[in-house]
Amino acid sequence: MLYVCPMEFDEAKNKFIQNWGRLGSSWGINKTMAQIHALLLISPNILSTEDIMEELKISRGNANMNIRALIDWGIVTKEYKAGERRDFFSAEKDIWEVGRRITQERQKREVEPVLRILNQLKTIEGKSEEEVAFKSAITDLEAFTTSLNGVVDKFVKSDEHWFYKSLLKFVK
Amino acid sequence: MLYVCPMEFDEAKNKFIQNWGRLGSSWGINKTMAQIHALLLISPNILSTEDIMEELKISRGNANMNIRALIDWGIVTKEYKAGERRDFFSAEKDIWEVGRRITQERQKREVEPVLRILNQLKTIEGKSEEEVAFKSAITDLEAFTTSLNGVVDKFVKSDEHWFYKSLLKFVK
DNA sequence: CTGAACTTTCAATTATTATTGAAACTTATT
DNA sequence: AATAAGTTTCAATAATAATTGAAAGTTCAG
Repeated sequence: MLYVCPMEFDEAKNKFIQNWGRLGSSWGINKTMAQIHALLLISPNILSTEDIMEELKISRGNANMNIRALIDWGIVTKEYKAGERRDFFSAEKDIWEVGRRITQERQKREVEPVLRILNQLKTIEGKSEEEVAFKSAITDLEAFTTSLNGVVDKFVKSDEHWFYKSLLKFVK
Repeated sequence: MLYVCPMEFDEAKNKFIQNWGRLGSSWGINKTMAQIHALLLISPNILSTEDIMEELKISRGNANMNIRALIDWGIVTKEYKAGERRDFFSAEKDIWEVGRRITQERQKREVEPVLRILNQLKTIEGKSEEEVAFKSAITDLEAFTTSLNGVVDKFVKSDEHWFYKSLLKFVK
């Protein structure tokens, strides 16, 4: 077993935030939004907009908009602190719940519109060779998407326990 | 039941290509790449670079780069036509296979690097309150990602029949 | 009602990513 | 070997998306 020099905490924290941001970008979630989420996820206490601005070195407008988006997605909540007027925020700490929420939102925003379109495109007549090929591709795609939709829906509606158990069984 | 006027084929084709492109964009796949894929998916015959350029009104460079990317991803193949010197292309028509390939590539390119980083960040000492919270978040995240990785891996390695059967069982 | 503390908005700017097109390169034909 | 047909590359440009910051909007205490 190789000895690995333990990292400085600040270095580790930074590395995590940066990489979570990068992952977000490649999955259609804006970088800052993912970074704010990362920061809140690892913070033991609730944070104010100022705290977030300072930690991530971003502007007030940027912080505000992305915090709001996170609240919209249901993975960050506004918190109140006794004797303090400004808002504080905290992230959902249960990562399975975070996964469910993100899945649900993206499903709703991106997959469902496409499914509606596929359904509409199915009505095309299949006369020429081109039309037959088109119809067949659309039909397959719709069946595929609907299947995945089904799994995703189960996941989203499941309580963690149920899902986790099924998942284990499934993977076996 | 409402009567829906059947669409013109060209209109339908266009709508499909545009929307597949949009979906691609929001899932980290570039628009043109997704559009070329859509076009090949619904074409009964193999297409040349010129055909693709013309249909999508894109430049040669753009067409070339994105066709190559699709080949890299393993969902488009170069085809040869008797008596023709230039290259032709066709897309994998089995949509489950396409799903597996895309999943595998994104897994390899995006999820695995993050998993490596999480694994490395776990070595942090948990002394201060901050460090304990960090360690706990990282540990949870790694467990979650590893679980999902497991399902994805099964999916990628499965033959369609196996996966489809399991999926049905899973969704029930 | 007034002013201070705080939040939100949005036009302008900056950063990122995709696309073009012409030149360089490769391969096949005579 | 010369030419033609086809392909690839990549610096320049265009399109898209994120970010800033200052002004406008809210809310609350006195």
